[in-house]
Parts: sequence; structure tokens; C-alpha cells
Amino acid sequence: LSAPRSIEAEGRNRLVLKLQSIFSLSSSDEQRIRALPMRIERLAKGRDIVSDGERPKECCAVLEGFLCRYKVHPEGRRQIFSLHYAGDLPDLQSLYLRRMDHSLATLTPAWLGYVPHAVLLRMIDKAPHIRDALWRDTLIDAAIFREAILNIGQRSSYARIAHVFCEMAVRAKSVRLNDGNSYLLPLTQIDLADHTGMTPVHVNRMLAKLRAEKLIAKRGRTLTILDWDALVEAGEFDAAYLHRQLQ
Amino acid sequence: LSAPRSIEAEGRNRLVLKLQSIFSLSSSDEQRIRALPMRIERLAKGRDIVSDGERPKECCAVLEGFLCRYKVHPEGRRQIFSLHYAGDLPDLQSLYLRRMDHSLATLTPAWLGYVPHAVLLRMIDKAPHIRDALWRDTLIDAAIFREAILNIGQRSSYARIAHVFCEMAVRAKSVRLNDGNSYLLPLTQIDLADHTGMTPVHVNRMLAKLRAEKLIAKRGRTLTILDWDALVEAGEFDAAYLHRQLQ
DNA sequence: CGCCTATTTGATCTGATTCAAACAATGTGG
DNA sequence: CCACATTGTTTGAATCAGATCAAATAGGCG
Repeated sequence: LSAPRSIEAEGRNRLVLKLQSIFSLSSSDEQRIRALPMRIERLAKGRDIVSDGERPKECCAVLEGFLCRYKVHPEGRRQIFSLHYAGDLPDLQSLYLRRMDHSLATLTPAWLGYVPHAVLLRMIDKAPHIRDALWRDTLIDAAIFREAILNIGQRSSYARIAHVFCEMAVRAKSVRLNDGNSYLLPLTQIDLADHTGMTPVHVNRMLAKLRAEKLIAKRGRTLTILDWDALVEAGEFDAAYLHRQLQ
Repeated sequence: LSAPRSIEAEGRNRLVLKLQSIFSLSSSDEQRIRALPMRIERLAKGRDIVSDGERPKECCAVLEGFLCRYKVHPEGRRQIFSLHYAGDLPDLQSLYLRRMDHSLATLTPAWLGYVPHAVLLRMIDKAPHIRDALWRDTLIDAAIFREAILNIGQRSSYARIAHVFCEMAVRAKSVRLNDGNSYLLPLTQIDLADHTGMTPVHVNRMLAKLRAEKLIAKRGRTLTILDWDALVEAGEFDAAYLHRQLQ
């Protein structure tokens, strides 16, 4: 059950790609990241990595797979806050917020690299540039949350779906998980519904509309964008909030 | 037009109270905060402090008044992301995200203390504890955004309003802006609508219901909580996400 | 193959929006 | 300090986007 070398290497690559997409890393900082000691583990899909209320002692890096952060509402409904590709550090905030106020789970089988808080704290103490990159990452995280508030609070259900597809297209591209106009988006319609505050039935109908209007195609876990400009317009998408470095 | 000494002193006090509510500050760190050089300014209500797209060179501390962060949706609708009392540093993220992806504005006349980025960067370099406190503050900010996503995405309109009243009660208390069960909440129903993703008309009806059921009373800018337990239940409120230090 | 999980479609219902108008409160200048 | 303008609140009626309920169909996968 130990990780094939290639998975670990590719995961570390995406970690570097992700950070480079939001910050200029020096080559020595890049080396530190590549050398970061990790406990590597595989998790099946639908499993919690950390759960609401826990006090984790490590952060997790996504080496492969697709995760989400979510919280379950008293009446049993799940709200997905954000989605995470390989390269992301989705629970960085646990470094300074001891107790989880939400859960982190796999949406597909995933390979994860666990880094103890103590190790991370030592690294950011020695490499202030990496600290700044990580702080910036958590701030972009917050910007993504703000956009989600706007998405759910103000946009029509049709636009909400289009917006998610635009955002994830940009983020997939940052870590080279796209293939031309196609990219990996292993979300069920139920997941999409939980992310956009809609019902699965209504997601299905809006998806049908997006397909009918030839903006996208979706086959299994692959989403193909057929008309980027039209999708951007439909989702009222402006990538500024993702704060990418000029690429 | 210069700030009365008392307003500045009280504002700095609330800044310290706010940070102490989320972090343990040493007395030397407290002194640094109290001595932080600021350019103090008064702003009328309804004015932008920083606007979407700008590249501010300073952060602002709220010394007195009530602010909101918001973004205007293409069709002209405003989404309010968060509300800010005296003691808050609502645009700390501009330290690491150069370009604003939303706006910050006054909801009441306000006194603000502007601190240049360079000054802040120097301070957090010399006082790593303050840096950690500020990082933690931005992380709690993100937690508040997550809760707003859950609020708008999953809760009924009645619960949404109740939830906002609970959150703001806790936050007002942290900086001593409450008076027993009453606290300052200078929001119009339009502001509340823009914050909760509802229409003003519907906010009005839900407010009437909260009053009819004797959970709250609202007179002008003061909100009085008549039945805290019932309000918490109505809003499905759990303060864990605010990550307050044990008080 | 057969089970389980997801997707699709149709019919009905409802919470919230929209439109409209009256009313109250607040602020401003003469 | 009052007249008037402006902004915010309240109420009613019509309408609609999206939810709910139900059932059929299609895909994965052991």
C-alpha cells in the first residue's frame, strides 16, 4: 500500500506548480517544498480526512485525487465550501485554528501527504518566503469563499453552475490537470448541488441547458468547454479573485 | 476635522480587545499595537474606503463606526460579504493580495486609522506573535465566510436573519459594543437583504416574524435580544466557527 | 449479471420575488 | 423649528424560480 514513486513525485510537482501559480518561489524554496517530509497515504472516496470538531496535528497536501471541504447543516444537508485538486493544501488553516469548524473529505480515491504542524512551522520559520506564500494561499482561499457567497447569494442557478465550471477550469489549468479545453471534474450532480445550494434535480436541468446551448459537454468525470466566452458570460466569471500570477 | 483624543484611544482599545478575543497577546505586543502609527480620518456613511480593483498601500483599522465588505454583481445587485465593528482590520488581506477583489465601505459615519503596508510589515517582522495573531485573524475571517456560504446556501430565510443576529451579538460583545442584551446593529433592511441574499421585502416579513415571536426587538440601530436560546435555535447558531479564546 | 448509485423526466407545489403603493422616520435648508 | 425631500419600512397581490415528490432509466462496478 505504499505510494508508487511516480505518484509522490507528480504530487510534489503539482504542489510546486500550485504555489508558483500564486507566488514567485525561489529555487531554494522550491527545493524545500520538494524535500518536505510527508507521510503518504491513500484514501478511498467519500472518506473524511479531518472532521468537524477535531484538532488535527498535521496538514494534508493533495498529491492525487479530488477533495472537498464541507459542513453538515442540522437538518442533514451538506454544504460544500470548496473543491481541491492535487497541489492544494486544503487544511492549512488548522495551523492557527486548532479546532476544525468543518470537514475535509475525498470525492474520489486520493493520495495524500501529511505534514506535521511542527514541521511546517519550522519550515516557515526558516523560509519566510514560503510563509508568505502560504499566507497568501489562505487569503486566496478566503477570496474563493467570497466568490462562492456571491455565487449563491446573487446568481441564477444557471449562472452558478457555469461559474463553478469556469473557476475549476482555471484552477485545473494551474496544476496541468487539463487537456486542451477538457479537464477533470469528478463531481456528481449531487456534489454540484451541495456546492451551489441547489437541488440535484435542478442541477440536472441546468446542466441539460448548458449542454443544449453547446457551452459544455460532460462525459463521466471529464468536462469539456465548447465555448469559453459564452460560458464566462453565462457564469459572469472574472478570474481576478483567483489572484493568479501572470502566467 | 482631527480626531478627538478619546475616539482614537477608544478605537485602539477596541483593536486590542478584538485581538485579545482571538489570540493571547503579550503586554509588549499590546504596547506595539497601541503605539502603531496611524493616519486618522473620518468618513461619512455610504463611502468606499477601498474599491474593487484598487491597489491599496495601507490597511485600515476601524476606530469607530460600522463597515461592510461587498461586491457588486453585473446586474447591479450588491452582495455584502461581512460586517465590521470597531476593532476590526477588514482589509488585512491587501497586505498579500495586491489588487482588491471587492470593496470596503462605511455603513455609518466612521473613524478610520490607516496604517501603511510597509509599517505593518515591519511590525510583524519584529513581532512574530503579532504576525501570528493577524494571520489567525484572516483565517477567522475565512471561517466567517464559510459560515455565510452555509447560511445562504442551506438555511431558510428566517434562520438566516436569526443567524446574522447571533453572530453579530457575539462579535459586538467581544469589543464591548453591547449593553446587556442589546447591541449596536446599524443595518437597514436593505443592507440585511444584501448580506443574506434575500429581497428587502422578504427581510421585512421575517423580521416581523422574529419580533412577533418575541425573539428580538429592533429600535433604530439597536437590536435587543429577548430570547437568546430561541434565537440560537432559530438561527442554528454554533459559535465554534468564530474561534474565540475562552473568555 | 445484478446491485447500487447516479441521472433524467414529469407533475405539482411553495417560498420567495416582483411590482406597486402607502406610510413612517430621518435629515436638510430656509 | 417647521416644510419638504429623501430614505427606509410596511403591507398587499400576482407571479415565478426552484423545490419537492415520484418514478423511470442509465451507468459503474464487484
